[in-house]
Amino acid sequence: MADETVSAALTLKDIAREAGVSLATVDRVLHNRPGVRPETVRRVQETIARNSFQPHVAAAELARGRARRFAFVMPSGPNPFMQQIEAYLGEMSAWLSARRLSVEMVTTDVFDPSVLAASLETLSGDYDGVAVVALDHPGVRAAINDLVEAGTKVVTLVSDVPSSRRHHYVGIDNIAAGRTAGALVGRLVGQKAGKVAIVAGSQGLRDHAERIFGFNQVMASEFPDLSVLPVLEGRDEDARSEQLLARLLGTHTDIVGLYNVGAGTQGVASALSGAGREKHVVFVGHDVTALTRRLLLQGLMDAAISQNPGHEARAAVRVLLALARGEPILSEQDKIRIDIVMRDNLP
Amino acid sequence: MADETVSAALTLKDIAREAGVSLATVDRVLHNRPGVRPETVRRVQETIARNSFQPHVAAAELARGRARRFAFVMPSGPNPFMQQIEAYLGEMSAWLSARRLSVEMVTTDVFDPSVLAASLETLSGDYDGVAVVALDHPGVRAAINDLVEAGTKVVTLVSDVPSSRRHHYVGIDNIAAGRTAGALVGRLVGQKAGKVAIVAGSQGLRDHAERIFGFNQVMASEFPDLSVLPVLEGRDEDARSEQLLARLLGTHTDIVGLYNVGAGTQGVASALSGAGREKHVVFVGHDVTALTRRLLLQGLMDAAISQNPGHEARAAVRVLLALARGEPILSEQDKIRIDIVMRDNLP
DNA sequence: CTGTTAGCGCCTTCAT
DNA sequence: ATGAAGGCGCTAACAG
Repeated sequence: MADETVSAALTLKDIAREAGVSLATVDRVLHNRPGVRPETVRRVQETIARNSFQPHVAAAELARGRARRFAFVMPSGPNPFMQQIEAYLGEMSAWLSARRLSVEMVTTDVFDPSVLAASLETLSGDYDGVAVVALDHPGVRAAINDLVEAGTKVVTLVSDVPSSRRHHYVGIDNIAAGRTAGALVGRLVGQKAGKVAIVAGSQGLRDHAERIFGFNQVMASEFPDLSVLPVLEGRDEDARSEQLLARLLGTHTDIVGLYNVGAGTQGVASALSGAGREKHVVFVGHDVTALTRRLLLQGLMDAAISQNPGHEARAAVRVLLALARGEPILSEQDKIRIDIVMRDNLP
Repeated sequence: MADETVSAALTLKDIAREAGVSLATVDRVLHNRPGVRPETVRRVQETIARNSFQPHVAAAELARGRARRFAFVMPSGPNPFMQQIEAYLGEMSAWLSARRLSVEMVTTDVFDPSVLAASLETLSGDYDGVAVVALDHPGVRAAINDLVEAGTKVVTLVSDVPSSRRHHYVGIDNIAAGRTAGALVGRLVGQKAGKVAIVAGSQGLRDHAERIFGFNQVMASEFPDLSVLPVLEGRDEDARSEQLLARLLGTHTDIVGLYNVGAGTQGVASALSGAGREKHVVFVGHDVTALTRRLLLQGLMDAAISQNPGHEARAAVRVLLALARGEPILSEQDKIRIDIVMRDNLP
């Protein structure tokens, strides 16, 4: 009961005393609230900086009282990736409620810009933060900006809208993912020359467009013996993807590589095996579902680039929380790694 | 000012009232503290469960008062991976102090079991949690168990000691990493038959041993045309690795693949180019340093499997904190992804 | 074995 | 423009 040399962390009160003001004033300065003389602001800020004072987040959280509400705006319809995000948010429920956070799922037609924009407008005022899987479109951009304007923290998820004023993007680097796919297709094809097919959902989807861009970059610069055919747009539907690819495989008998940018994997696989070309085409895709898993094990698919829905859900929540608290975003907090899955390292 | 239908989250007080006991008793039950009649325990637990009550972490944190102290026990000497972990902990310092957490670095000779064990024993009682890059050895195992016994939370980092009573392992799945390396070497070699060399630091290092195990699994089952040569142990030193590999390349002129399991990358690369075999050998390694980057760009190295020091540091801190608080570990909290880096997707 | 009580550090009215 | 005071939900003495 002597050794009090261990300096306990400073508190607001210490700063207040040292700056010769009251608790309330320090709090005002800390949060840039109005009603403090510039001179006082300076003095307090100086004291805070000099002591490198960090307010105790737990105390702040407790004192606020109110819970924080977040919304996840996701595509309606049966998308396994989105379902996993939702499932993971469920796993987090105890974690969330222990922090007095709530997250609600809002499903909408994210492929129709006006519907998506309308959904976003609906949310204004009701939530502290919104994570949205968005289409990059002027109407959506405007809706996002309105939310930001209203003080809601906005994070784009999976697919970015960089021209909007969203606070943050959580998801993989899609250009890097496309480049990775290109490198895999090129290297796994080996010395052979021939054509390469690309099946995407739509080039209007920014994530798809970016992946294709990266893929083409690598093809052009590293694999001159491979020529890339025009992109097929299968709208992420199996039937359409299969039909388009089947026709292409019929026309071009020298296709040696195939990049499936989005969903519709079943259709793509069917076209490939339907044409009997599965042994001669290197097939690289994206999602890792039970289907992909089977295709990899069968050797029909050669590699899949995957995101991790759990990581993305978690990162989105963390980033929204940090933004709501006014904390800086740590560089590693939201970096989503690109995973390559092959037959031999299936998780 | 009417709509009070929004059910505010329950508090200890609510549970106490509903169970007909006092705050203190609920708290005792919540933390399995002794001194409560079994019958009462049951009743309180039942009330907690029925309301799925979650104590507010922020309030708990605030009421505890004392800060938490963590230690990272890391290898001494210039290891870039470890330096990055340390750098990242520096980046987190504001985050840490806002939560009244402190983490201290303790460097020691992790390759000498008795020194490492002694270092660990030193820590007992001083820390709430310890993250350790450990050698899997009986003495170390005992030291870890003593720490656990003393109530310290222990997390193994990068390399596990599964037979100890450590609470958690944070790091990549090294067997999966080895399998991935095997799949890459096998696929990138293509149709050629030949031999494959492995250079490791030491098979006594558990992470290295596990990677080699995974690598051999895939080689044996998937690539019968490739035969794996006995493992070279370069002790993670450039000179020794170079010397051993140079001799091997001299003896076996039909080496078509090379797996570098640990460090010593410079030596391995030198041996390869010194023998003029760089164009004919598929070279897959692990760390991603500036050197690896250059080797990849030069095409001397074909792929590198990487961990992310920032992710690992962050995960270790989060897991230690969760353990110290008695929270469950979320499945995604500590899963470290394996990253594959090639020339075309260098970060 | 159980209850009472005084804070933890900050935020938020409400006065001045 | 600034200060005083109460309370957020929990923990930890201390009383009984």
